[in-house]
Amino acid sequence: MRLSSLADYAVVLLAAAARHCGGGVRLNATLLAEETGLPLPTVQKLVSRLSAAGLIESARGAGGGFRLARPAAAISLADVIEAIEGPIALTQCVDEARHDCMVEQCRVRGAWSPVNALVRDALASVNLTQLARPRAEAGVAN
Amino acid sequence: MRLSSLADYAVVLLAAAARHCGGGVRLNATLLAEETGLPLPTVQKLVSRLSAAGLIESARGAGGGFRLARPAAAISLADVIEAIEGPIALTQCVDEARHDCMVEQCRVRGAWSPVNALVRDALASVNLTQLARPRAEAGVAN
DNA sequence: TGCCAATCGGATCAAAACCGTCCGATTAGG
DNA sequence: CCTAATCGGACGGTTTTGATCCGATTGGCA
Repeated sequence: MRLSSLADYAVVLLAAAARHCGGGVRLNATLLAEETGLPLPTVQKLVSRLSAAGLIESARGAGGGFRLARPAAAISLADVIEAIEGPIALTQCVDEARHDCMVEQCRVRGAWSPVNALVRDALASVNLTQLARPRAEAGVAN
Repeated sequence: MRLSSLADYAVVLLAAAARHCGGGVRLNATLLAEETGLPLPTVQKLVSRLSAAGLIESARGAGGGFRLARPAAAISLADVIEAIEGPIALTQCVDEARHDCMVEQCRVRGAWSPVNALVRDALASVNLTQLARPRAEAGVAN
Protein backbone atom coordinates (compact mmCIF):
# COMPACT_ATOMS: atom_id res chain seq x y z
CA MET A 1 0.00 0.00 0.00
CA ARG A 2 3.07 2.20 0.04
CA LEU A 3 4.55 3.22 -3.27
CA SER A 4 8.24 2.73 -3.92
CA SER A 5 10.88 5.35 -3.29
CA LEU A 6 11.50 5.72 -7.00
CA ALA A 7 7.92 6.79 -7.58
CA ASP A 8 8.11 9.21 -4.69
CA TYR A 9 11.27 10.72 -6.10
CA ALA A 10 9.69 10.92 -9.53
CA VAL A 11 6.89 13.03 -8.12
CA VAL A 12 9.39 15.34 -6.46
CA LEU A 13 11.37 15.56 -9.67
CA LEU A 14 8.40 16.32 -11.88
CA ALA A 15 7.06 18.84 -9.41
CA ALA A 16 10.39 20.65 -9.52
CA ALA A 17 10.38 20.45 -13.31
CA ALA A 18 6.87 21.83 -13.41
CA ARG A 19 8.04 24.94 -11.59
CA HIS A 20 10.85 25.47 -14.09
CA CYS A 21 8.55 24.88 -17.02
CA GLY A 22 8.30 28.61 -17.69
CA GLY A 23 8.26 28.62 -21.48
CA GLY A 24 9.45 25.13 -22.25
CA VAL A 25 13.04 25.59 -21.16
CA ARG A 26 15.28 22.58 -21.47
CA LEU A 27 16.43 21.10 -18.18
CA ASN A 28 19.23 18.67 -17.47
CA ALA A 29 19.54 15.95 -14.90
CA THR A 30 22.41 17.58 -13.04
CA LEU A 31 20.50 20.77 -12.38
CA LEU A 32 17.44 18.95 -11.09
CA ALA A 33 19.60 16.69 -8.96
CA GLU A 34 21.29 19.50 -7.07
CA GLU A 35 18.02 21.38 -6.85
CA THR A 36 15.95 18.55 -5.39
CA GLY A 37 18.78 17.06 -3.32
CA LEU A 38 18.40 13.63 -4.92
CA PRO A 39 21.48 11.66 -6.00
CA LEU A 40 22.37 12.12 -9.63
CA PRO A 41 22.24 8.43 -10.68
CA THR A 42 18.76 8.18 -9.29
CA VAL A 43 17.65 11.19 -11.28
CA GLN A 44 19.17 9.66 -14.40
CA LYS A 45 17.26 6.47 -13.90
CA LEU A 46 14.05 8.36 -13.34
CA VAL A 47 14.60 10.39 -16.48
CA SER A 48 15.11 7.18 -18.41
CA ARG A 49 11.88 5.64 -17.24
CA LEU A 50 9.84 8.80 -17.58
CA SER A 51 11.15 9.29 -21.09
CA ALA A 52 10.28 5.72 -22.01
CA ALA A 53 6.78 6.29 -20.65
CA GLY A 54 6.34 9.41 -22.76
CA LEU A 55 5.93 11.87 -19.92
CA ILE A 56 9.09 13.81 -20.77
CA GLU A 57 11.04 14.34 -23.97
CA SER A 58 14.78 13.89 -23.64
CA ALA A 59 17.48 15.18 -25.99
CA ARG A 60 20.85 13.48 -25.97
CA GLY A 61 24.27 14.86 -26.69
CA ALA A 62 26.16 17.82 -25.28
CA GLY A 63 23.86 20.56 -24.07
CA GLY A 64 20.97 18.15 -24.16
CA GLY A 65 18.32 17.77 -21.54
CA PHE A 66 14.63 17.13 -21.21
CA ARG A 67 11.32 18.91 -20.81
CA LEU A 68 7.76 17.94 -19.97
CA ALA A 69 5.97 16.38 -22.90
CA ARG A 70 2.63 17.70 -21.64
CA PRO A 71 1.50 20.68 -19.57
CA ALA A 72 1.76 20.16 -15.86
CA ALA A 73 -2.01 20.21 -15.46
CA ALA A 74 -2.34 17.37 -17.98
CA ILE A 75 -0.05 15.00 -16.07
CA SER A 76 -1.78 13.13 -13.27
CA LEU A 77 -0.34 11.29 -10.34
CA ALA A 78 -1.61 8.04 -11.76
CA ASP A 79 0.45 8.60 -14.89
CA VAL A 80 3.63 9.08 -12.88
CA ILE A 81 3.04 6.01 -10.76
CA GLU A 82 2.22 3.88 -13.77
CA ALA A 83 5.34 5.12 -15.53
CA ILE A 84 7.57 3.99 -12.67
CA GLU A 85 5.77 1.07 -11.07
CA GLY A 86 3.72 -0.29 -13.92
CA PRO A 87 -0.05 -0.73 -13.85
CA ILE A 88 -1.86 0.35 -10.70
CA ALA A 89 -3.16 -2.81 -9.09
CA LEU A 90 -3.38 -3.73 -5.43
CA THR A 91 -3.00 -7.44 -6.11
CA GLN A 92 -0.96 -9.61 -8.41
CA CYS A 93 -4.03 -11.03 -10.14
CA VAL A 94 -4.71 -8.05 -12.35
CA ASP A 95 -7.26 -9.85 -14.45
CA GLU A 96 -9.02 -13.12 -13.95
CA ALA A 97 -7.41 -14.69 -16.98
CA ARG A 98 -3.96 -14.66 -15.42
CA HIS A 99 -3.52 -17.40 -12.86
CA ASP A 100 -0.63 -15.71 -11.13
CA CYS A 101 -1.97 -16.26 -7.67
CA MET A 102 -1.47 -19.81 -6.47
CA VAL A 103 -4.61 -19.73 -4.41
CA GLU A 104 -6.99 -21.61 -6.63
CA GLN A 105 -9.87 -21.24 -4.22
CA CYS A 106 -9.51 -17.49 -4.36
CA ARG A 107 -13.09 -16.27 -4.55
CA VAL A 108 -12.39 -12.60 -4.12
CA ARG A 109 -10.46 -12.33 -7.35
CA GLY A 110 -13.20 -10.62 -9.29
CA ALA A 111 -13.85 -8.18 -6.48
CA TRP A 112 -10.50 -6.45 -6.88
CA SER A 113 -11.25 -4.85 -10.23
CA PRO A 114 -13.64 -2.17 -8.95
CA VAL A 115 -11.33 -1.48 -6.03
CA ASN A 116 -8.42 -0.93 -8.36
CA ALA A 117 -10.58 1.34 -10.46
CA LEU A 118 -11.49 3.40 -7.42
CA VAL A 119 -7.89 3.84 -6.36
CA ARG A 120 -6.75 4.67 -9.85
CA ASP A 121 -9.52 7.22 -10.25
CA ALA A 122 -8.53 8.82 -6.96
CA LEU A 123 -4.94 9.19 -8.13
CA ALA A 124 -5.97 10.38 -11.57
CA SER A 125 -7.80 13.31 -9.99
CA VAL A 126 -4.52 14.81 -8.77
CA ASN A 127 -2.21 16.56 -11.23
CA LEU A 128 1.27 18.02 -11.04
CA THR A 129 0.02 21.56 -10.55
CA GLN A 130 -1.61 20.61 -7.26
CA LEU A 131 1.46 18.71 -6.13
CA ALA A 132 3.75 21.63 -6.95
CA ARG A 133 1.84 23.89 -4.58
CA PRO A 134 2.22 22.64 -1.01
CA ARG A 135 0.87 25.90 0.35
CA ALA A 136 -2.55 25.37 -1.24
CA GLU A 137 -2.90 21.86 0.11
CA ALA A 138 -6.31 22.42 1.65
CA GLY A 139 -7.98 23.92 -1.39
CA VAL A 140 -8.36 21.57 -4.31
CA ALA A 141 -9.42 24.04 -6.95
CA ASN A 142 -7.94 27.12 -5.28
CA MET B 1 1.35 0.89 -4.83
CA ARG B 2 0.84 -2.82 -4.43
CA LEU B 3 -0.13 -4.13 -1.04
CA SER B 4 1.80 -6.95 0.55
CA SER B 5 0.88 -10.60 0.21
CA LEU B 6 -0.09 -10.81 3.85
CA ALA B 7 -2.73 -8.15 3.40
CA ASP B 8 -4.03 -9.92 0.31
CA TYR B 9 -4.25 -13.18 2.22
CA ALA B 10 -5.96 -11.41 5.10
CA VAL B 11 -8.70 -10.26 2.77
CA VAL B 12 -9.15 -13.76 1.43
CA LEU B 13 -9.22 -15.12 4.94
CA LEU B 14 -11.75 -12.63 6.26
CA ALA B 15 -13.92 -13.05 3.21
CA ALA B 16 -14.01 -16.78 3.85
CA ALA B 17 -14.76 -16.15 7.51
CA ALA B 18 -17.56 -13.78 6.56
CA ARG B 19 -19.28 -16.58 4.63
CA HIS B 20 -19.07 -18.90 7.62
CA CYS B 21 -20.28 -16.22 9.98
CA GLY B 22 -23.76 -17.70 10.00
CA GLY B 23 -24.73 -17.17 13.62
CA GLY B 24 -21.38 -16.39 15.16
CA VAL B 25 -19.89 -19.84 14.92
CA ARG B 26 -16.38 -20.26 16.20
CA LEU B 27 -13.78 -20.99 13.54
CA ASN B 28 -10.25 -22.29 13.88
CA ALA B 29 -7.12 -21.60 11.87
CA THR B 30 -6.80 -25.14 10.52
CA LEU B 31 -10.24 -25.13 8.98
CA LEU B 32 -9.76 -21.79 7.28
CA ALA B 33 -6.31 -22.83 6.07
CA GLU B 34 -7.50 -25.94 4.26
CA GLU B 35 -10.55 -24.08 2.98
CA THR B 36 -8.69 -21.14 1.50
CA GLY B 37 -5.63 -23.11 0.40
CA LEU B 38 -3.26 -20.90 2.37
CA PRO B 39 -0.44 -22.45 4.43
CA LEU B 40 -1.34 -22.93 8.06
CA PRO B 41 1.52 -20.88 9.60
CA THR B 42 0.52 -17.94 7.45
CA VAL B 43 -3.05 -18.16 8.64
CA GLN B 44 -1.81 -18.28 12.23
CA LYS B 45 0.23 -15.15 11.73
CA LEU B 46 -2.72 -13.40 10.15
CA VAL B 47 -4.96 -14.41 13.02
CA SER B 48 -2.43 -13.01 15.46
CA ARG B 49 -2.30 -9.63 13.77
CA LEU B 50 -6.02 -9.39 13.17
CA SER B 51 -6.67 -10.27 16.77
CA ALA B 52 -4.25 -7.62 17.96
CA ALA B 53 -5.97 -5.09 15.73
CA GLY B 54 -9.35 -5.96 17.21
CA LEU B 55 -10.98 -7.20 14.03
CA ILE B 56 -11.42 -10.74 15.33
CA GLU B 57 -11.79 -12.23 18.79
CA SER B 58 -9.65 -15.27 19.44
CA ALA B 59 -10.10 -17.90 22.15
CA ARG B 60 -7.14 -19.96 23.20
CA GLY B 61 -6.91 -23.48 24.49
CA ALA B 62 -8.28 -26.73 23.16
CA GLY B 63 -11.40 -26.27 21.13
CA GLY B 64 -10.63 -22.61 20.82
CA GLY B 65 -10.88 -20.53 17.70
CA PHE B 66 -11.92 -17.09 16.59
CA ARG B 67 -14.83 -15.15 15.15
CA LEU B 68 -15.41 -11.74 13.64
CA ALA B 69 -15.58 -9.02 16.26
CA ARG B 70 -17.90 -6.96 14.05
CA PRO B 71 -20.48 -7.74 11.39
CA ALA B 72 -19.01 -8.23 7.93
CA ALA B 73 -20.67 -5.08 6.65
CA ALA B 74 -18.98 -3.04 9.39
CA ILE B 75 -15.45 -4.13 8.45
CA SER B 76 -13.96 -2.11 5.62
CA LEU B 77 -11.01 -2.88 3.41
CA ALA B 78 -9.12 0.01 4.95
CA ASP B 79 -9.44 -1.59 8.36
CA VAL B 80 -7.94 -4.84 7.12
CA ILE B 81 -5.04 -3.13 5.39
CA GLU B 82 -4.31 -0.95 8.39
CA ALA B 83 -4.40 -4.00 10.65
CA ILE B 84 -1.72 -5.75 8.60
CA GLU B 85 0.37 -3.00 7.04
CA GLY B 86 -0.08 -0.16 9.48
CA PRO B 87 -1.38 3.28 8.58
CA ILE B 88 -2.37 3.86 4.97
CA ALA B 89 0.14 6.32 3.55
CA LEU B 90 1.72 6.44 0.12
CA THR B 91 4.93 8.03 1.38
CA GLN B 92 7.17 7.68 4.39
CA CYS B 93 6.62 11.27 5.49
CA VAL B 94 3.21 10.77 7.06
CA ASP B 95 3.17 14.10 8.74
CA GLU B 96 5.37 17.15 8.30
CA ALA B 97 6.71 16.92 11.83
CA ARG B 98 8.58 13.71 11.14
CA HIS B 99 11.75 14.28 9.16
CA ASP B 100 11.94 10.73 7.90
CA CYS B 101 12.62 11.70 4.31
CA MET B 102 16.17 12.84 3.82
CA VAL B 103 15.17 15.20 1.05
CA GLU B 104 15.21 18.48 2.89
CA GLN B 105 14.16 20.46 -0.16
CA CYS B 106 11.04 18.32 -0.47
CA ARG B 107 8.36 20.84 -1.32
CA VAL B 108 5.62 18.34 -2.09
CA ARG B 109 5.52 17.01 1.47
CA GLY B 110 2.33 18.81 2.42
CA ALA B 111 0.60 17.77 -0.77
CA TRP B 112 0.51 14.10 0.17
CA SER B 113 -1.98 14.45 2.99
CA PRO B 114 -5.07 15.00 0.82
CA VAL B 115 -3.93 12.26 -1.53
CA ASN B 116 -3.65 9.80 1.33
CA ALA B 117 -7.07 10.86 2.51
CA LEU B 118 -8.54 10.19 -0.92
CA VAL B 119 -7.04 6.73 -1.15
CA ARG B 120 -8.07 5.84 2.37
CA ASP B 121 -11.60 7.03 1.72
CA ALA B 122 -11.76 4.93 -1.43
CA LEU B 123 -10.74 1.83 0.50
CA ALA B 124 -13.04 2.62 3.39
CA SER B 125 -16.00 2.52 1.02
CA VAL B 126 -15.54 -1.20 0.40
CA ASN B 127 -16.60 -3.69 3.07
CA LEU B 128 -16.25 -7.43 3.49
CA THR B 129 -19.74 -8.16 2.20
CA GLN B 130 -18.86 -6.74 -1.20
CA LEU B 131 -15.57 -8.63 -1.28
CA ALA B 132 -17.24 -11.91 -0.40
CA ARG B 133 -19.48 -11.66 -3.45
CA PRO B 134 -17.37 -11.85 -6.63
CA ARG B 135 -20.44 -12.39 -8.75
CA ALA B 136 -21.93 -9.02 -7.95
CA GLU B 137 -18.76 -7.17 -8.80
CA ALA B 138 -20.39 -4.68 -11.17
CA GLY B 139 -23.20 -3.62 -8.89
CA VAL B 140 -22.13 -1.86 -5.73
CA ALA B 141 -25.47 -2.15 -3.94
CA ASN B 142 -26.16 -5.57 -5.41
C1' DT C 1 35.37 16.83 -41.16
C1' DG C 2 37.17 15.00 -37.01
C1' DC C 3 37.47 15.27 -32.04
C1' DC C 4 35.63 16.07 -27.65
C1' DA C 5 32.49 16.29 -24.04
C1' DA C 6 28.22 15.63 -21.89
C1' DT C 7 24.31 12.92 -21.74
C1' DC C 8 21.06 8.78 -21.78
C1' DG C 9 20.59 3.65 -21.36
C1' DG C 10 21.36 -0.78 -19.43
C1' DA C 11 23.68 -3.94 -16.31
C1' DT C 12 25.69 -5.12 -11.80
C1' DC C 13 25.96 -5.32 -6.77
C1' DA C 14 24.40 -4.52 -2.09
C1' DA C 15 20.70 -3.82 1.24
C1' DA C 16 16.35 -3.93 3.29
C1' DA C 17 11.92 -5.65 3.81
C1' DC C 18 9.01 -9.41 3.42
C1' DC C 19 7.45 -14.19 3.56
C1' DG C 20 7.48 -18.70 5.44
C1' DT C 21 8.63 -21.75 9.21
C1' DC C 22 9.63 -23.35 13.84
C1' DC C 23 9.32 -23.46 18.88
C1' DG C 24 7.52 -21.94 23.39
C1' DA C 25 3.59 -20.13 26.48
C1' DT C 26 -1.14 -20.49 27.52
C1' DT C 27 -5.52 -22.62 28.37
C1' DA C 28 -9.67 -25.62 28.14
C1' DG C 29 -10.98 -30.42 28.53
C1' DG C 30 -10.82 -35.17 30.47
C1' DC D 1 -3.79 -33.06 37.80
C1' DC D 2 -2.34 -34.31 33.25
C1' DT D 3 -2.91 -34.14 28.37
C1' DA D 4 -3.58 -31.97 24.09
C1' DA D 5 -4.65 -28.42 21.01
C1' DT D 6 -4.23 -23.73 20.16
C1' DC D 7 -2.35 -18.81 19.93
C1' DG D 8 1.85 -15.75 20.24
C1' DG D 9 6.49 -14.38 19.19
C1' DA D 10 11.22 -15.12 17.19
C1' DC D 11 14.50 -16.80 13.60
C1' DG D 12 16.34 -17.69 8.90
C1' DG D 13 15.83 -17.85 3.75
C1' DT D 14 14.32 -15.58 -0.21
C1' DT D 15 12.90 -12.07 -3.20
C1' DT D 16 12.20 -7.49 -4.57
C1' DT D 17 14.03 -3.05 -4.44
C1' DG D 18 17.30 0.79 -4.45
C1' DA D 19 21.83 2.83 -5.36
C1' DT D 20 25.98 2.80 -8.09
C1' DC D 21 28.94 2.13 -12.08
C1' DC D 22 30.26 1.73 -16.93
C1' DG D 23 29.37 1.73 -21.93
C1' DA D 24 26.82 3.53 -26.21
C1' DT D 25 25.01 7.53 -28.40
C1' DT D 26 24.79 12.23 -30.00
C1' DG D 27 25.32 17.25 -30.51
C1' DG D 28 28.69 21.07 -30.29
C1' DC D 29 32.97 23.08 -31.67
C1' DA D 30 37.54 23.73 -33.63
